[in-house]
Amino acid sequence: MKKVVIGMSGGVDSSVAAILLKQQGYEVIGLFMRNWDTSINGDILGNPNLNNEICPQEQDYNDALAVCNKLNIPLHRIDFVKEYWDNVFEYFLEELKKGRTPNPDIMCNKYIKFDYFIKEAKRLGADYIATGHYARIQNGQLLRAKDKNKDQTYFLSQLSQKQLENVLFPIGELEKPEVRKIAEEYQLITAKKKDSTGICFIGERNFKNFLKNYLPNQPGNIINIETNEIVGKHIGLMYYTIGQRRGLDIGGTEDRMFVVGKNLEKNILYIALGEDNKYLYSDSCIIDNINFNTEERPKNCTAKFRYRAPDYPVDLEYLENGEILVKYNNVKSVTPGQACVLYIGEKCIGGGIIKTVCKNQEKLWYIL
RNA sequence: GGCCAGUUGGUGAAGUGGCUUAACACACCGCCCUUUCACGGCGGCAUUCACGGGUCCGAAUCCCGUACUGGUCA
Repeated sequence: MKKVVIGMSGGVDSSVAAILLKQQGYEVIGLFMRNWDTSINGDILGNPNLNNEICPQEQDYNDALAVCNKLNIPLHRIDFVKEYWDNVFEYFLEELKKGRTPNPDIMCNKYIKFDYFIKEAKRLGADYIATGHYARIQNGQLLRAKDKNKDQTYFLSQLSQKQLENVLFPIGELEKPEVRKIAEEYQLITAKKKDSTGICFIGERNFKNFLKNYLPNQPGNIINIETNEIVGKHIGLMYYTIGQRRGLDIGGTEDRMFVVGKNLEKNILYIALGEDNKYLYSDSCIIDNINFNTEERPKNCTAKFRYRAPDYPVDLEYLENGEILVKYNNVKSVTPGQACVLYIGEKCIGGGIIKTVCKNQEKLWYIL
């Protein structure tokens, strides 16, 4: 009997994934990860759970345990608090300091879930590892989930071919409502549990307050890029991302105001009025940290520039230094630090991290 | 100092006697959406119109006074 170690988060998706694996005849072993420690990591400001009688993590563990007991599978538990901090959180903070908008969950998959976790699973004798991700693998190729609304391949785009070996995504062939239905049929405690959001393993936070625990405020001017007028004050460039509207605290304008860029040296946040303002759009970008999970190197394909954003057709130009120039028609709010994830139809072939944003073959001067 | 204009929510502002239980936009807040940050959707948000008095059945809207603010003349 083949052994599968499945990452149990305490949510519905991994619960149902475990059921499916059992049905498929695997020997299933649960492994619960704990990667964030509120007190060790100084996660105080903006933390809504400080006064809770039981912290969400322990609740998640209890839920995972209840599910495992019901399914009659063992549950192990492991701490990667230090590994998470060193590999994911430090990267996250460094990127923010540069004014970029990192995606910690992508790095969490790359370094924690599909690295440290795999090593631990192997220690437990795993032939395969599994998670409750909405994604599929066919012949070693990462594919979008059947449920296009929940597809999470965006977050898996930095995984190598090797990391995807012996990985199972049991719920990738299901729609979310089906997953919940199965959980209900088995009367799992997680059946109606709300989907988790916020940074993986950390949870929903007031982002500004959360960051104040780690990065000091650096107030500066907000400038309307079209008129050069100072229209307000920001509290630190790291708190804002390109395309953001809320949180600027500036009213009285006829149109909505969006963040279009930043100048790190001068500590300026640039904004423009109107959701279709030209300053929000670009027509190409350079991406680095390239990862492909296939041998294919297409000249054109489609790309997502943010999670849940639409797919845009793109042309790829492979640069000598290993970076890729991604050319597209006109896309709004392409943001340095975010992932550009490449798809050929259903296949998610990899991607990179957005480094420079351009228009008319020139780097946009106002975006970092 | 004289004359004139203005003072409406967090902001910009509609509204000049009953149809205003004060429009709209932006901001803000809440909910929804969402394993990043965001975007987006829905909803809430001035018992009150600088203050005091008066006219009228009825005033943010008319009159008088006070306080500010802008313009202008000397």
